[in-house]
Amino acid sequence: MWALSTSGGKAAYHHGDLRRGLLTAARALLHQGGPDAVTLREAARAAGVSHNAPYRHFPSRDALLAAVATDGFLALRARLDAARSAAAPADRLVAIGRAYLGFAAQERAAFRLMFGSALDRAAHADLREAAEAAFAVLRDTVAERGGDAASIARETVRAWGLVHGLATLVADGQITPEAAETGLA
Amino acid sequence: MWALSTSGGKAAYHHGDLRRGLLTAARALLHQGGPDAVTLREAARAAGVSHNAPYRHFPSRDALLAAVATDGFLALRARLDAARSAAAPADRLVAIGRAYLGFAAQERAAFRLMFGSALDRAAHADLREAAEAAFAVLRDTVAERGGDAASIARETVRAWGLVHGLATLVADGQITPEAAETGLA
DNA sequence: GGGTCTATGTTGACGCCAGCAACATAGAAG
DNA sequence: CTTCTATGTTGCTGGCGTCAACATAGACCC
Repeated sequence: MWALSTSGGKAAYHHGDLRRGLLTAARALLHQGGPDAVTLREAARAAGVSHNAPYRHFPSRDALLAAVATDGFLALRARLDAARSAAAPADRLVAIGRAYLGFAAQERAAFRLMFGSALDRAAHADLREAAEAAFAVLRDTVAERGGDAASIARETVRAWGLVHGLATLVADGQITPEAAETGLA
Repeated sequence: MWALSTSGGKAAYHHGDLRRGLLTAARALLHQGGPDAVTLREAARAAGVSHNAPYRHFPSRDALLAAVATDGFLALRARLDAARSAAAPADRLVAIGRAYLGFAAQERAAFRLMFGSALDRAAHADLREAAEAAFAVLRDTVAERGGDAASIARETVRAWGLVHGLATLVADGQITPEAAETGLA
């Protein structure tokens, strides 16, 4: 489990930190029953507050889901960065791919939320930024391998497409993580 | 638009062919507002029947969505087959990839339903079969290029991962169809 | 310390949805 | 002409997201 987003410093009014509690509950619900199971009322129940308390922290159910997805992208970016730093330059791309696949396999529900259609990415700036930051790790790694701009763009699309496709297939349970790894190199 | 599934031959009782009408309405709703907008009641309204009439043709909302997705896989398979037949053996894999991307770009909402998490594929045998039939086109095309079993498996995963990843990114609006095509070859 | 103000949480309502049950009817089957 | 079945309708229950009105805890100012 990951929990990276700040609570905004607005802690301990009545509940303690309801925002964080709701996020934790939402992650648990997502994990168990997918995006449809993430319900403001259920999250409120899990946090021990009334069915309308969540609106003091999230303007809508969509915003709660977006916050969970944003946390997911922050966690993904951290993983990719760590994998990149730990590998020798020549192995970095494969290391990032492995980390991406690992995230998809271990955080299936979150991965599907992050990249699925349950969310309108255009409506949540934070989410867009977090996603872009994660993608930047991949793009920069491809770029540092050199080449002209066109070939960099092409290789970025290829690498992203391949790793994202394999990760999606893993997250959807259509191939095993092991099968996906054989497709990486 | 596609509409491949049979109406089961049970036409023209009261409404004419409510099953087909509901499927058409569901596709339209899916196209406009995504999976969440596909509602049994709204589809019933569009077909001009009462809110419970759909239950005579689909046991649940999920079953309606699954039927739409199944039609989508039938249409996808038809496209892949057509592309494969029209191309010289050496070009077949790329032709299939292009057809796959074309489907994702033109039927974004259907594509996201088919591969997204809104549906439990395990619960709908028809859907699983239709999906498998579409996948078989790709697998067979890779296999006919030759090689030992291990390399065929590897190349199938790679080709599937790449084309599916690119198609997903296109369907989600994260890259343009043109950018995806450059990543194919 | 006492008054006021704001952030936070509660209660209650509305309209929408999925799904169940009971009823109605059109046309087939005999 | 009767009967039976497939199809469609009406009415209900419980859950959901969201709005509006109200309550209160603690911060902030005097």
